[in-house]
Amino acid sequence: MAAAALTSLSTSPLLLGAPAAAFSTEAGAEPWKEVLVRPPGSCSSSSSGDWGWDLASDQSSPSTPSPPLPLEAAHFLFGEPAPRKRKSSAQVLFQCLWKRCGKVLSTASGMQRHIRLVHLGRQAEAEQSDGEEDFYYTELDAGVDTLTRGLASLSPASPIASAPPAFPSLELPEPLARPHVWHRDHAYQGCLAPVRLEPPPTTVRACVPALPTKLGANPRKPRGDAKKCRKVYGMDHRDLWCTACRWKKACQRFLD
DNA sequence: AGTGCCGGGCT
DNA sequence: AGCCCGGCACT
Repeated sequence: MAAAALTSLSTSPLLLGAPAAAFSTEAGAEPWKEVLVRPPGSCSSSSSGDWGWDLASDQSSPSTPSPPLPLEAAHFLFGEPAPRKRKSSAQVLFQCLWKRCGKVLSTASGMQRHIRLVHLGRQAEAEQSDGEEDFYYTELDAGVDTLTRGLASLSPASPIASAPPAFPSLELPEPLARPHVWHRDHAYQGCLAPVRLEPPPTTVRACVPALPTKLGANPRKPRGDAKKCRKVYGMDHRDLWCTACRWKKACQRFLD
C-alpha cells in the first residue's frame, strides 16, 4: 500500500511540461502562475461536499496538508488570477515550509534554490532536473509587525537554522501566511481543489484511505495532522474558532 | 489526556 | 436551519 502510494506520487499528476520560467527577484513583478496541485490522491470524501467538487473524475487518494489554510488564502487557492496588488511598502518574504526548517528568504528564487539544495539534494545547476520538483514555501506579508514577530524567533543569519520554530506566523489569530506549492514547470495542475501538499514527510507515511476501500463500515477518517481551531486558538479563545469547531463538527477553517 | 468530529438532540 | 454536546476514535 505504501508502495502504491509512493508510485502514484512519483508519477505525479498531469505535468504539462511547460518550460521553466525564469524568475526575477521580485515576486510581484512577474506574476507567475500560482500552481494548484492536485496530487494523485487527494481530498477524498467528507470535505468534498463543502466545496462541491465533481468527484466523478477524481481518482484520488488523500493528500496531507500541512499549514493551516487561512481564510484569506481561500480565494488565493481558488486561482484568483491577479492577486491583490501588494502594498508597495510591504515587503515580501518567503518562508520554507519543509518540516523543521522555516528558513526565511527575501526572494522566491532564493527560496527555490534553498529548497533545491537543502531539501531536494539537487545541485546548483538546477535546470537539468526532471521537471518535477515541488517547492514548498510560504509567502509572508511582511511589513507589519507580523514580520518582526515572526522573525523574532528565527535566527536571522544562520544558514541552516538548527531548530527553527515551526510556523511563527501561526501565533497570530488569523495567520497571514499564504502557502505555496510550486511546480517548476508551472504546469497548471488540473482542478481547483484547495489541496495543499505538504513537504515530503521526513518519516514515510502511508496515505491511508487512498485505496478504494469502498467503505462499507463507516471507517472513520484517520485524523489529519492539521492543527484545528481548538489547538490553534486554544480552549480559552473559543470565540475565535470557526463555527464548525465550536459545534464540534469537522473544522472548516483548517481543512485536512 | 487531549483532540477531532460523528451522531443525534434541542430550539 | 442554528446550536450544543455525549461519546468515541485517534493520537
